[in-house]
Amino acid sequence: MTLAFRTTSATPIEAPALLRTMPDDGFSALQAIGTVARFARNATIFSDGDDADYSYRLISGTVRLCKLMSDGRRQIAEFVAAGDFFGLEWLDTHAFTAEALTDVVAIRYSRSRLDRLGQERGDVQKGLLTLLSRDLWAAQNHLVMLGRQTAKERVVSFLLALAERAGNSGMLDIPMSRQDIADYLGLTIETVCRTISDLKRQRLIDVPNRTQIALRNLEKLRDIAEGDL
Amino acid sequence: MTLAFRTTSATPIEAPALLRTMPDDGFSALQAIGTVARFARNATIFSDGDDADYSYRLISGTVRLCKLMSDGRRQIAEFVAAGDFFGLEWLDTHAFTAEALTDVVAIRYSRSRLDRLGQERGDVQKGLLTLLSRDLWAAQNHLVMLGRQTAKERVVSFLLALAERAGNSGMLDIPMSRQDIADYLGLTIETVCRTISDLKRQRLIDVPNRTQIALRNLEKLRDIAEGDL
DNA sequence: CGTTGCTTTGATGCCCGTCAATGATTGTGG
DNA sequence: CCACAATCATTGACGGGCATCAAAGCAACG
Repeated sequence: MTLAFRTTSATPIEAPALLRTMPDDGFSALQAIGTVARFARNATIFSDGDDADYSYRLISGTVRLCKLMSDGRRQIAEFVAAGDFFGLEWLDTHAFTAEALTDVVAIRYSRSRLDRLGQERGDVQKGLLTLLSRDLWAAQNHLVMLGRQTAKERVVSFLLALAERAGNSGMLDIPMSRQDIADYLGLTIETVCRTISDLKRQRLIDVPNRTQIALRNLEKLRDIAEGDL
Repeated sequence: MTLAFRTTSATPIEAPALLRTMPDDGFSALQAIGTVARFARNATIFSDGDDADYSYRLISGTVRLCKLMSDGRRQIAEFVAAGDFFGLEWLDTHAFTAEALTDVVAIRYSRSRLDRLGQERGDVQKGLLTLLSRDLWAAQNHLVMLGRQTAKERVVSFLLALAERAGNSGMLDIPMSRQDIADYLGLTIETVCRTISDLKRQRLIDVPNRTQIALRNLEKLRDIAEGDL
């Protein structure tokens, strides 16, 4: 009983929200080996270079995965939402730092038990391959954004991706700070602020407060993200 | 056209490529299901969005993995060297386009046979997880480069990474064009050229011709890559 | 209410992109 | 083998987009 995935996304830039969960068959097998872990806002869940002893699935809250340069420059690779797995790793050490953006509840899986389960159950291991494939797919879109998009395109793409995750509701919750957004987009906080203010001035979005943004003109915003100014 | 692939210890794959190969147990099992495929310089091996029916392991030559935006902007995600796998995919479609940078010989594995083998042999599937983990690890370092490094840091990091792959020999072979390098680094061709010329002027590298660069001062170059100007 | 941390806006400058021209190398046909 | 074209690489001039530096606004907290 293998559950089929539907990938009918026409646009290569956005992730279908459904794709972020584990295939159902593999997932149920995982329940047996996970334990609950809680982290306070701003806690470090694991650090870049740590032994990759545990992987996680996020139940509630938001997590950021980031890398730091020696002089303090920071790049956020991904924001993890409820339902997502993170820290899945088949090398010896974690490739990035995971930090709780809010208070967080997650399920923790030990690497060794995950390995053993994988050896016993091909469907579980295949599910893990699918999860990694998705992460890689996301990272590659992120590369295009950082390498080839303008500041405005990046900010709009980011908002549209959040909307996609949230199920395209008009009002978006923004759990991360402006600095976090800047570090995800490879910009400065000032550029992020100014770009958001521009979009507000053009009536493309509303910003009632720091943690909420409403998209008022999806069509125009999609054009901007694609580069049609 | 499809010849059986057999490998003895006399594979034409160099030692430095070892780090990027499949763990040995899993690798030998793969030999049974691969067939040889050849591609001419500039040929497209598969395209972004194609059904992910095949994965590959590169035997000789170089391949670039890239994504195109609708208006022609291009981002290269990775350069594939001999020994590397590429196009490993557990979603329905390929996430990027693979193009032959030179004439290329590769082993092609059908997705369905790879899947079947994976279900039968846990060690093979685990090897595939390791390969994907490495790709993800590489992509995340690439994100830092594109998001947070200056042009000079990017070019130097790129040269050092090439040196690493080549086993730290003094003289590097540069199989890709300046435009390819620019598209990998998220820069323009002019910036790449100017940066290389600067390094030459500072006696940090020699550039006898377009396809070769010699690193003259690894220590200083490493400092530059880290941001210590 | 004052403090603290985050956000927003303004002024200025520089890195890198754009546009343009020249040089170098490779490939092709006479 | 040379002439010519085509492609790629390099260098220069210039401008813009984004970073940097600085200050003011705003919300949460004791």
